Amino acid sequence: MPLSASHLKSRNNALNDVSCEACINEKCLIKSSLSSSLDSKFVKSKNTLKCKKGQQFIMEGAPVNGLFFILNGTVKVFRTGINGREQIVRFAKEGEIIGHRGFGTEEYYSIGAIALEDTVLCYFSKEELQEALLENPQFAYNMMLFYANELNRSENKVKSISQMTVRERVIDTLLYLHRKFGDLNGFLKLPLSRKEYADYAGTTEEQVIRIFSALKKEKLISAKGKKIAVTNIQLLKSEISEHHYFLDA
DNA sequence: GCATTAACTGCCG
DNA sequence: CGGCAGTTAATGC
Repeated sequence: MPLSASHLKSRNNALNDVSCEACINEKCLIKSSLSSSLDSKFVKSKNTLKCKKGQQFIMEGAPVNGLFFILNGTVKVFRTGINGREQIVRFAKEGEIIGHRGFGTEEYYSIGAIALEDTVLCYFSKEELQEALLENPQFAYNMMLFYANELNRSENKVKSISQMTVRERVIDTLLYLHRKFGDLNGFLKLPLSRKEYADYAGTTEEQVIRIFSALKKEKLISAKGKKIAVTNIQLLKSEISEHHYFLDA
């Protein structure tokens, strides 16, 4: 049966840009910083693009032309290490900014980004963004706060990788995901493979599996495939907070 | 049904 | 703790 009707279904690509005025995402930096001037030419110049699950929209080494804001969906940001191993830098959800480190001086992305589920991105070019930042101090200030937070998080990450044991890093990862994405009837909302846990915690898939098994035996978590449930958050927290009070945000 | 992928386990360096 | 091999379970064509 050649040329089935299913080919016609791909029409919703044309569903065009969601305007900032109509956008329901109140956590967006643009939306909250530019509420007075949402009709500016800057806001009108944005492009909306849809990414399917698993699609990579930033390639390591590609030239930086602009900056992405997540309208909805989740994304992983990673960097490829020496022997091809992936280091996940962070997970990002709606309202967050992707590719900001390359903004300004950097010419090429040092990170890659892949959608973990179907995701809608708002894209602004560097030039438009620069103009908007110079014109709107509130926007510039909010961006600065964002950068400061990112730096803080990044410094904590260095500490965790260099000083915590693998078990502590895996637990830290579980708590981070729980804090950031929450749970749905007991299970973490964001489903990840064991490898992705490993790439974030800075270890290997096998170690994550071993630690998960141990945690299951200790009744601290339970797992059904990719669905992970943290059954005893307090105990997990106390295990890492013994020596690491102010971790991660 | 069969083939591919992911989750696990054991062993060794 | 990381890497490899081998088994089992889940998923897709």
